Amino acid sequence: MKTLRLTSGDRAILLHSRFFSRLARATVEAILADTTVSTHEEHDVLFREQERIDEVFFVLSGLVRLYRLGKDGREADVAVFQRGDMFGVNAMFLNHRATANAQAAEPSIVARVESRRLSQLAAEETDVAQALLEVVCHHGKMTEDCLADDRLLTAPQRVANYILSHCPNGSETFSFRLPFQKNVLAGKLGLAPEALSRAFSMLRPSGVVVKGRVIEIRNRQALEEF
Amino acid sequence: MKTLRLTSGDRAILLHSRFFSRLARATVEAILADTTVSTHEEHDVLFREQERIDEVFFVLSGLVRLYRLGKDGREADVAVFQRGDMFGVNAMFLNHRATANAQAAEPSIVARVESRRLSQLAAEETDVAQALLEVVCHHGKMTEDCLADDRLLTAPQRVANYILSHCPNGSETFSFRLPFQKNVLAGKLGLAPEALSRAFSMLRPSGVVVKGRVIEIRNRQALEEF
DNA sequence: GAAGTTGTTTGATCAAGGTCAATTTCCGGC
DNA sequence: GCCGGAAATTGACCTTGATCAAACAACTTC
Repeated sequence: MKTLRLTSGDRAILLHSRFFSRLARATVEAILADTTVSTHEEHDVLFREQERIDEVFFVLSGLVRLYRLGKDGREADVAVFQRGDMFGVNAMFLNHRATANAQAAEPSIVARVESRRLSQLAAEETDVAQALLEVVCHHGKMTEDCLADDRLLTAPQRVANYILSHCPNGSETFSFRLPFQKNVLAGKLGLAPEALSRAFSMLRPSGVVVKGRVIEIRNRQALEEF
Repeated sequence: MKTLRLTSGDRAILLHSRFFSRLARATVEAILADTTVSTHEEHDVLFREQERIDEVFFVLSGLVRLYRLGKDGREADVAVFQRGDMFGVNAMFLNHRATANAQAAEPSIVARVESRRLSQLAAEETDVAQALLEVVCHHGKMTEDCLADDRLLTAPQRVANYILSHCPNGSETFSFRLPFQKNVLAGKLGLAPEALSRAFSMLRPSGVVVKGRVIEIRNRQALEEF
């Protein structure tokens, strides 16, 4: 892990993020005043479950996954964060304890902000507290969506939903490129990689064609009815 | 649904809740100034997924479950709230849209606070915003715990964990009474009621004895090793 | 272009849990 | 204590997805 400073490109990414986008420029500058940047190889662990963490994190590039470990060594992803996403913020309000392990799923660059600084600013400005609440509620909704999908849907249905969530409205046919490896998508959807492959195969008759990372949909309605 | 005012007993329940317990008395009074109370029969729906809600809710007695509906009519619980618990608060920060359906799982009494009032107070006092953040992060952790448990553990393991979380530290044998019907616990653990029954049966050799709602544990260590 | 490595797909098998039905147990009212 | 209704348990069967293995495809390095 190397420690650097923010570039102007990094700043632009952060300014467009969910957390920063609604904050006044002066507030943003105050938060980012001592931000550090770290680079991580794939598989690097940023923090572990139950560990004390005193920073909040933003993905500047790459991919970070949060996962829990079972007693048998198995891992279950509970969230995946891409460029611009904030993570680790809930620890500020949970006795500074991480609720999961964080690992770079690809080579990644991560910005870190001291949570003490963020707390002080949140105590001084309600906009900061409000922005934190929005991020934390958004994360909560994502987790709740996963839980409900796991409990209500089959693997092909979950994959169909994922595909449809990436489809522009009104398009009957479309294609998009997965922003990460298929085994990362499998983890995100709570599936083994083999099960994800099988799910894509089951969707083939409904017009889904897989070409490496590119997913092509030829019949949106068939997918919606899956 | 009948609409009433808070009793002093209701106030006591609220004052001990996670949200109110850290707030100054004057702040609490300001929040509770126009609180209403509603009573609900079992199966009453308080709000539906995607519905606009302009209140936050507290359980004064009974039980409220949040659930999502599948296309086939099946339901998946995503949270269960007991006396003192706050719920529906995340909607304040998610465009006032409920993320799940809320239903009384038993005859219940629920306090309602206008979320506009709460927003104003949160904007004026950082303690209120901080208390909201703690509640929302706690809810998020509960959901993440469920997701991880579903993905990592078998049904008997989930039941064993639930039992152990209700066991006083240091007790080798103990018993407790479930605060709700077994079918509610099944929903909470993401199981069909039959699967819960089977899980209890599988735990019998590990010293778990079920007598109606009373669960008796005869060998804590066996349970921990399950 | 070849070789090696990693990621993905497919096959076979098995375990876990859902579903439906029948039976038993528990609980509340009288 | 009895009775009726609801909840819970148990049995049988089926579906889904995990696991392990083998084969194939894609990507990177030389």
